[in-house]
Amino acid sequence: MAGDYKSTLNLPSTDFPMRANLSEREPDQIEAWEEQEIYERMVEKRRQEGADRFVFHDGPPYANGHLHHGHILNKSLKDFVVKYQNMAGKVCEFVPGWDCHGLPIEHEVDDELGDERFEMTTTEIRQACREYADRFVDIQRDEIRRIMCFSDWDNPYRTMSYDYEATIIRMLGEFFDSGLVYRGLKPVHWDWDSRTALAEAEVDYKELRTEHVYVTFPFEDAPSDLEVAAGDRELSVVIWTTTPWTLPANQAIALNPTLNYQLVGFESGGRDQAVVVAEGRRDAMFEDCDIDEFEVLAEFAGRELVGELGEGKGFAARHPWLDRDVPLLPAPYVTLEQGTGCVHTAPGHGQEDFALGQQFGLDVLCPVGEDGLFDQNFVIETGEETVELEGTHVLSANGPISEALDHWGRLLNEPNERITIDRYPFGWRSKKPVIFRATTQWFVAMEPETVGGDVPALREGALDAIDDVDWIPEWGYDRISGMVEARPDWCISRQRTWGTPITVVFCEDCDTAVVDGEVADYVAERVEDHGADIWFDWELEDLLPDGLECPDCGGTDFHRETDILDVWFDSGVSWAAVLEAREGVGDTADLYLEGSDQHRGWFQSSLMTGVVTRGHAPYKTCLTHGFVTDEQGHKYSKSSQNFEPPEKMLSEYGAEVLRMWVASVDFTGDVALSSEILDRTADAYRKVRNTFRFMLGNLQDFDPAEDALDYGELREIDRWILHQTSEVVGEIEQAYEECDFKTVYQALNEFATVDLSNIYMDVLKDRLYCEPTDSRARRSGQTAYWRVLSALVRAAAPILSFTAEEAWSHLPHGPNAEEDSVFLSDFPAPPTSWHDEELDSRWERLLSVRRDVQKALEEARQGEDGIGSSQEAVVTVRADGSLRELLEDYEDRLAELFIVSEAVVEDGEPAGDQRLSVGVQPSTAEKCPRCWNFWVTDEDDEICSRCQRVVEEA
RNA sequence: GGACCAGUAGCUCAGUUGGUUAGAGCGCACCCCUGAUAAGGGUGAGGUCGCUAGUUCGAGUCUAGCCUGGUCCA
Repeated sequence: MAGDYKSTLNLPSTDFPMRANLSEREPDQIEAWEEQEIYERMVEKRRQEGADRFVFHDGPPYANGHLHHGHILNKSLKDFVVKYQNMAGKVCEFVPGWDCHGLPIEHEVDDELGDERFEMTTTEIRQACREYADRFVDIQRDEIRRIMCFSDWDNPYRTMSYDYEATIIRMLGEFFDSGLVYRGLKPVHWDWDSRTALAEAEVDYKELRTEHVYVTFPFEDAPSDLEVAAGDRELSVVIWTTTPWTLPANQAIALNPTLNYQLVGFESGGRDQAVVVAEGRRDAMFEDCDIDEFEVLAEFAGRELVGELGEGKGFAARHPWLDRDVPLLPAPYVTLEQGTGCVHTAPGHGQEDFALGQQFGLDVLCPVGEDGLFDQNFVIETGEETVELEGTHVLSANGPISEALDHWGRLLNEPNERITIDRYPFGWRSKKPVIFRATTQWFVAMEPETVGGDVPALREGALDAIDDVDWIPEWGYDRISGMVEARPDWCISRQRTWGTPITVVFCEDCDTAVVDGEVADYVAERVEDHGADIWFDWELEDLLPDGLECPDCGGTDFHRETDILDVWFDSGVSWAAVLEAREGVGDTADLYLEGSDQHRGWFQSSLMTGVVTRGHAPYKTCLTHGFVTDEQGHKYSKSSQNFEPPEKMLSEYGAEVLRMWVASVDFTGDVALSSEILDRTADAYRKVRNTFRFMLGNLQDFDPAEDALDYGELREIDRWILHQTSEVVGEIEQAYEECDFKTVYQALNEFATVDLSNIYMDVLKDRLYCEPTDSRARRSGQTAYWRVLSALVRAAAPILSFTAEEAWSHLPHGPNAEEDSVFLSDFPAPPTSWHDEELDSRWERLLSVRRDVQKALEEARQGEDGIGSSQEAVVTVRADGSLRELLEDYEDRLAELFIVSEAVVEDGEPAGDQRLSVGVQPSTAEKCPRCWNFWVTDEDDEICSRCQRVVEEA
């Protein structure tokens, strides 16, 4: 029976398992890589070759919490780059980093410590933070290793390590010397109960019921046509506020130049009034103030009072009770959502107010102490009584102020009237309503005018530096330019514990701040050995250079600044701490690769530090990716549980499939992740894996040294697949160069599926199985398999690291290529001889005929005396012109290509007006039990003559 | 509310300077094979190109507005 002949065939056989069992086997592979130091050897190999560097710098994730989907995306992309660049012949080291200082860790530690923290010193709390960060660096490091990233895992950079802290302080010193650092006031969320500044993350928004007032500010200087329109009425601008206590700090009134305003006349408090109000808020205001009758006296655009944006001040009003002129200023943020379209502006008590104030040089007045009590006296005399505000809590001052305004006839609504505010900030620990209060902070000036003297123009310099960077995708340029153009001065100080100290001291005698790079360097030298804690621990004399004198009064007694640096400064100097100080590779990376949120974050802080200290950006290219969303494009949310956790995905699919997913998507926008998506990715993975496996199975008896044929000896279809391989490898290489990994994925997938599985490997089965083991026909096919697989495995390795390494270990290697890891091999470079355009165009036509034949075979399968296997069929083709010539040239190879028992090119015209017609008949011959072709024509023969020959020769 | 980005088959992606019936792979359906077998081959069905206007002889592609989602601000 047929079974007898199976043993005479060369059927594929390999230990390379069909099922990858990724989640179980990946950890072993990771361990093997690390034991054999493959990453280190990969880089070292290139270094010894004297290869060019590709300087790639890791942006530090925050050392808090576990691996999430965004890390998988970011770190996988980076790993593709590291592996590709090294395989492609560059020295590309990768030092992983972590951002370790900062509020989130301080909060976590506060929670862990509980009340204990009140008995601890600054240094003890900092030590607890340090331990916490250390713990999470280890946790995240292990979790990132699990996704098979190559990296200098034993020597990561951490922004809290002593040498890093020293670099931060040295860089701060360079900032000091640049002259751009200054001390100024800035309103922050202030918790008067705990007497501390709060970060945005430390406030909760809740409802608050509070007084609100409509207040008229009489004109000091009004346009004459308004005066005419007002006639005898009292002419004023009306503002609305829910924080009457901020009125003593009022410095301006903001109007939107593009909105329409009106002068309306009415009677209130027994007086004839003419007030300016936005047309779109007029009716709402009169309703609030219970005024039924009014007349419109004039209409005009806001710009009539305030000019255009970017121009100078407009007309002026008077403060309702203080001796102060209040300019009218243009502001784009004024809307018709609430209020009067004329916005009370107190730079000491609001962030927009502050920004506007900076723009127009207003005083930042803040008459409020850290306990929330007025610390300046504003006497409110109403004739009947005198209220002194000094010592009054600001939140208790609302009532008296509104009553006084009413008494003076400056209030349009009822005194003490209250409304509910939906979102008012409360301290998350104190649960008390917080206030905005101007506090002293350290800034970096974006404009030289802010600090005066001979200092660089930071904003201009940064914008120039942005021009020199390659932004991918291109809109990154617009995004960061827009942000840098509009950003306020960089506030680098925080009133916190866990961070790098701002190494400034103040003169005890005259309170002058010593902002000096030499002092910073002196401190940094000691921090290098002892850590930044010494700023809080050591005696000041041990921290300062001998003989330090106050530059102003010559005093020698100082006290130290206790503010710490914004953590963006920490990570913003990573290029100096890692590239420059540690690796000695200069101050500019070839590539930064981070999420698009970093246009405001790390890209920008690094840009600032680079521009201030080196005059250029610390990167040549900035590549951004989007965020991970669910299938509907929604972001991850804890409450809706729209994601499987990473560890579950890892155990279900394996890191390899997740990496393949990362490679498959267009990461320049947001990327969707779901179980269907991963199922499809796993399908694609299996296809590639089985393609590798099938080729390996057919190479089991192939020794390249003995059996490989020269290119010129190869069969034509074998040369065709080499041509295809050189094309696809070229496409893939180009795609890697551009970090266009989805093209790598698509090309790899389609090549494995179509060119290899559907066509080449199917056609080659007969030759590899049935021809003599050592025949040139068979060795030709094996040579092609070997070449193709070797190239493909290496081209896939940066992404499919596990599978490529596994396949590499099963692949027979030539005498000169005994690398023990695919990552020590070179990225494939197909010889130019493989490229044969002419051959390809012939075969493209033949393959198109093959598709028509397959359609005809399918019809025959559905027909009455239907065939099953294509080998049961005999195919006849008719064609015209050049196609006919081609088919005649290849007639003896058409059966092989179509995988049928016989193919004949018939004389005559094709049916109808087609270029080609195909006929299919069942073969009249018998099936050969060895090769399954219907080739047995002699009743006496058991097997076909080809197989007889093969079996006899064996 | 502002700046920037995205939206093409169930999924992941192509779609050149506007130009015939919008492509690929996967998945799906049906069929074949059982010598790649928790594999392999073949055929086929799937699309109001987010929506609405407009420019044009002609729009997935250009313009405006809107919707949905995202990032960063406010």
